[in-house]
Amino acid sequence: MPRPLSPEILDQIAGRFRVLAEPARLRILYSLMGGERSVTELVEETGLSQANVSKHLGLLRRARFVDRRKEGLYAFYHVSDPSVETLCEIMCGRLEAQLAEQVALLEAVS
Amino acid sequence: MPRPLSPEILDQIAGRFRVLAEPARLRILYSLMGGERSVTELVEETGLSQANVSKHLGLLRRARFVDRRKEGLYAFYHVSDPSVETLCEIMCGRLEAQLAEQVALLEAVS
DNA sequence: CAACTATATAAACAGATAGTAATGTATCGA
DNA sequence: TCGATACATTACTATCTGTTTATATAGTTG
Repeated sequence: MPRPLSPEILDQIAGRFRVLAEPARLRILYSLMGGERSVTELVEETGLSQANVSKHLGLLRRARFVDRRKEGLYAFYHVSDPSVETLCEIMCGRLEAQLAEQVALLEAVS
Repeated sequence: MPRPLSPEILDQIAGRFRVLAEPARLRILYSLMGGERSVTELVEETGLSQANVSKHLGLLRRARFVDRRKEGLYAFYHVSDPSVETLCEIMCGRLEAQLAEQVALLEAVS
């Protein structure tokens, strides 16, 4: 039973989905799920360029998916939205279910 | 505790998020949450053009979020992925939480 | 202060995609 | 068979955005 959703709300929801709709940002989030990371550490773990990582982090932070703690020269980021992991798990679960479906179909043929 | 996610899996998850990252498609999905709809009905309810709706429905169907039942001249679509509603609710819930946070901050100032 | 490091930002380019207009395809009724 | 209807598809354009390169900012160390 969905509650009434105005076009403005749908725009905002779509915007939040869009932030997660990028492999690079999911890679960053996935690293951050292992705990707090500096930008340099994220660059190493993801293989992305420093400018690129900073830009993605800015987006993720503006969307409130992550937050930042500055310490001297470093900036440490961490996931601030507990729903991120749930969202990814749901998506991943559906992928698995669909894959299993495909396999079942193929086996039914043979 | 996230399970290990390969870059390929992350690409696929991102792709699925991208399908939901569009206000027009969320509008369509939201209509379909009210039950099965023909393309024409969706055009009326969403205010989008027929070509546009058909295109979005094609995408949603390829991503297995919706499925189609053809009956004579008509094509009836319905949500085939129960997780869609959950995903949207989580996103919507976060929006509300953040809005409440903003309000609390503003009140703390005054 | 000067050199160095970590991060952020700006400009520019390339690739992706939403929307439209036009056309195609299939089904129904006269 | 002809016209009309419902839907799908194609070609095209405009817009958006991810990436890179270069530069700016700010903290640290000598």
